[in-house]
Formats: sequence, structure tokens, C-alpha cells
Amino acid sequence: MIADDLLASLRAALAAAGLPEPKKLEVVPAANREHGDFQSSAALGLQKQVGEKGTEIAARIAREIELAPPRDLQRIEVAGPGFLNFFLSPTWLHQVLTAVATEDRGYGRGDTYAGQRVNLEFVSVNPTGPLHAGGGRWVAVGDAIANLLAAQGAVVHREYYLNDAGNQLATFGASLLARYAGTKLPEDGYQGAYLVEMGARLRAERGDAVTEEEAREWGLHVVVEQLKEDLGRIGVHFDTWFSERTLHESGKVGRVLERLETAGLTYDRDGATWLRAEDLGDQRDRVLVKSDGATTYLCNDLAYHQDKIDRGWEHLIDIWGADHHGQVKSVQAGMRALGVGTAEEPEPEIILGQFVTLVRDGETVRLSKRTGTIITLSDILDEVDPDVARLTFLLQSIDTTQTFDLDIVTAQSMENPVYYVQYAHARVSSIARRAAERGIGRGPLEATDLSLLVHERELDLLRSLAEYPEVLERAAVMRAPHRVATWVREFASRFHGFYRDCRVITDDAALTQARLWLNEACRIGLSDALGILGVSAPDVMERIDPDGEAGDEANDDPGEPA
RNA sequence: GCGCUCGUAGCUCAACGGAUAGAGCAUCUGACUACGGAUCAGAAGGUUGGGGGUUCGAAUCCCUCCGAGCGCGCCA
Repeated sequence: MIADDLLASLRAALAAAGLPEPKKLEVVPAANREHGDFQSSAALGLQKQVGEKGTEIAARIAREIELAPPRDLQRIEVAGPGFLNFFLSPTWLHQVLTAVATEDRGYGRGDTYAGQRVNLEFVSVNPTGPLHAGGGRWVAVGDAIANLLAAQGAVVHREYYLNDAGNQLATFGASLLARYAGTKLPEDGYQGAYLVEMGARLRAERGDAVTEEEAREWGLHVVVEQLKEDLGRIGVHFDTWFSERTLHESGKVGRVLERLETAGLTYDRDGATWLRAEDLGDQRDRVLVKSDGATTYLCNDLAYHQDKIDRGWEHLIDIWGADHHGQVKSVQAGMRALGVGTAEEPEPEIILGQFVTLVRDGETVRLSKRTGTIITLSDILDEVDPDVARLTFLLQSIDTTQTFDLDIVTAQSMENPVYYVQYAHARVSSIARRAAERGIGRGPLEATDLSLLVHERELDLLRSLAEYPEVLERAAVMRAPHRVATWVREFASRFHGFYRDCRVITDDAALTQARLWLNEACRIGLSDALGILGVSAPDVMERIDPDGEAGDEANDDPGEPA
């Protein structure tokens, strides 16, 4: 791409001017049109080392670049404290259009993780009740991150860790049986209303002689099926639902424990077996086997992560809620003890996401499976289509707590940017339909005079497209799908502006051809970005009625249930 | 008490250490005999929680104070 050419030119100019390279040498898109197309702060980084003012160093570099200008360079300017601003002819943007339209792998694809086998585990809520609304954030974010990694060449496996062993499930079983039998809930039992319904259903299906074990197994099955259905409604599919039980049954847990003991990384104290986690970066040592002989969650989790490695996954990524941040070091220390990962690049990589605060009627809704006040993801999906839910979760960085206002998201869905972006795509499709109806097809790209695209609206669209590959790469590297959401919103905005000011189908045949190709490039950009986010790109949207209420169906493809 | 994360416009949020901190919503002005107005153009709105420091340059990095969320179990 052109930025690489400019960087090469800059590097050559530094050498020619007898200047060293600054620590950070880069050419980036200019933030402001007045600063040209690309900018570099290379001269600023050399001031101390060279002992000259930034403007003087920049002038020396600019002189060398002018002697051997890279392609498409119109002029180079020194501005401010010593920025180098590159002004290019629009030709480079026309080449961007060609790249968008002809890239075989799909425009924007990179090879940052080419061939890397990545296991991405997300959601993984305990199978003791329905998926709550806030959990939708991990569903949407995890799926989008998987898409981003795949777009960089990774082989991505979506995995759900089913905690179908242990105390929580036992409590769940006991609670269900109590509801079934109409007896008092056990201490710390689950109070959720869904268990009352399940108890009644259990009686209807299995009669009145159900044991606690039968209740637990039946309940587990019902809950898991419900989880799969909810995930299907929002369009997320897991490649593997991994059962914790199988770890115990296969002896995996025992083998991992044995390896740690053999390596001398454990010790006994107070009748329990401890991992020397502190030596491996944890805050303190951790228990692996309790004095009653049962393994801890940590021990099981280590066996689980080892199993992923054994199944051939090179890189493990877990997405956890921020409430589990205290366990990050423990798991990573344990895996290092097993010889997986390093201090610099620990395994598994753990992405922490902040919580979602649900707001209804202006008040925070506390989420708790135990107290029974629960708003589930399927409750949300009963009111809005999956696209609205997904994009809402993907709009903001997972580093900050998200406020999910149910009144705004459900009742006033007009405020959700999903319609704005989808409408841009529907307009693109509409233009293509109109042109086809009039018998105006797109001719061969080679025969199209793209140099006719000089309107600022047209160039803005192409500039966005030029940046798209880097947006995808950065979003993938930073595990930050919201960057794609930010990009596509801006891109849609630029398209709406273009639509207003530049008519595509006109009497000017050559210009019509060029703009039809630009329209096609916009279709590719919009649909690809929406695809990464797991949001549909409709060709048609229902018209809004005059009262300003959105139609029930926002698109013709509301996400197919699995 | 210790640790992790966060604090940006009235509200919800953006911003690889870069130039004048940007969007949407809400508020106020304007624009349709249309390739679908769920649109567009414009105005107003900020001491980036306070205070120090690092540097050519800080919302971003460091220190400190204030405030918020979450963790600190032989629970899972």
C-alpha cells in the first residue's frame, strides 16, 4: 500500500540526509485534511539525538524526499513543531478502489496470525440457569474477536467450557429438587423463578419419584439446551462444548497433578496439596487438592487448559468477566508450571471484560441468579432483533463498564446506530437495483475511468476504505472489536453524505460507471465490517412510518436460529 | 487494609504519546416534485475528576489525592 511506499521513501531520505532512524518510524493517515493525506513525526523524535530543531530536521528530510519522490506525491510540507505532511494526488485512492474490488481473499484481510491455531473460549457461564442479558456482551464480543482473528489468517476454534461438575451444579440440583418437591430451598440455594417453572416441568415429565441426581441431570440437560437456543438466536455457534466431567473421567486432572508433583512444584501443608504459584508470578501459593481429597477449581482448570494444548491448539485465549481478574495469575502460573507459556507471553491469554449495568426506568437492575431478579438475553431478544443487541454490545470498549439502558435499546431503538449503518447498506443495494432496472450494468473495472472520482465525498469514502485493513489489524491485535464498530459508523456517515451530494446514476455514462464501482466498493466495506461484527447487512429495510416508530423487522435477515 | 480496572460535552461513548480532544442522543437553525428523509448541512456544548512530574508534545506514561466498580476462600 501507499503508506509502505511513503515509509520506504522516508527511510531512504533519512539515510541520504545522514540522519539516524528514530525509535518509532512511521507514516500514518493525517488526522486533518489540512495536514495532507499522510503525516510523520519522524523529525520530532530525532531532535535530542541530532541536536537540531524539529523544523530543521524535517526540512532536511523533506529536501531528500523531493529529490526522489515516491509515486503519487504532489508535495511535502513541514508544519508545526516539525511534522512532515504528505500531500498525494487522488490517484492513490483510485488504486484503493481497485484493491477493494479485486482482492481475492477479501479486502482488508491480513496475515498477522497466518496459520496460527487459536482456541477462543468465551461465555462459559455455569449451566445453572439462563444466560443473563449482561452475558450477551461476551457472546457478541467473543464472536467478533473470533472473526477478527480469522480475518488475520488464524484458525479459530470457538469453545464453551461447561462446568458440569462441582458444587455449583450440586447446589443447582438440590435447589431444583426442592422446587420440584415444594420443600424449603437449601442454604445458598438458587432462588430464581425459572427453577420454580423447571420444578413443575420436571414433575410433569418425570412423575413424582425423582431423585436428586435425576433432577440435577435433567436440569443440566434442559439448561444447556436453553443456552444453545439462546446463543443460536443471536447467531453464535460453538465448535466445542467441553464437559468438565470428562476431565475427571479421563484421568486428565490426575495426570496434570502428577506432572506438577513430579516436577517438584507442589508441597503438602495442612493435609492439602499446594502449587508453588508465587514463584511463577502469582500473589501467593494456591491449593490444588483440598484436605478432603477433592481437587480445586484451579486444578481442574489447569487440566482443562492442558487438554486444549493436547488437542493441538497453539494459542489459548479466554474471555473472562472482570470479577475473575484475581484468578488470572493463578492459571497462568499453573500453566507455566506445566511448561506452557512464558513470563513475557503467558498462556492462556486472558481478556478481561468489564461488567454490564442494566438500567430500566432510570434505575440500575441488579443481576443475580440467586435472588431471582434476572433479565435474560432471551428477554432482550424478545424485544429487539439480534443485530440491535449485538451492535449495542460492540459499540464500546470492553475496558469500561457498559450501561445497557433497556428502555433506550428496546423502546427507542431508533437511537441504536445499527439502523444508521444498515440503512447505508440498503441504500447501496438500492442504487445497484435501480441501475440494473435501467439496464445499466457495471462494465469491466479496467475500462472504468476512476480518475473521474474527485469529489471530496468520493475521496472521503476511499480514504476510509484505505484505512480499513489497518483498522481490522489493530482491532485484532488489541482484541478490540469496538474499533470496527467505530469505523463502520464513520464509513456509513460518509456514505450518507456522498449519497446526498453525488448522484450515481446520471446521463454521464463514464461518471456513472466510476460511481457504480465506488458504490460496489462501499457495499464490500459495509458488508465486510458488519460481517466481522456479526451484524446482518440487509439489502432492503422496511420504511419507517410517519410517527417515527421503527418497523418490527429492520431487515430481511434477522439472524437464523441454529 | 492490599490488589486489579475505570473517571472525557447535559446523557451514552470514541480518540497507535502527536497538531484545534471527536461522534451519536438530547437542544436550537436550516434542506425533500427523492438512485428509499431511518438522510444531509450548520449552531451550541470541555480546565479530559483535582494537583504535581516525565517530554519537543500527555486524555494517554509516572507519583499523589478524590470518586466508582470488582477481587482478595482448602468456593466454583
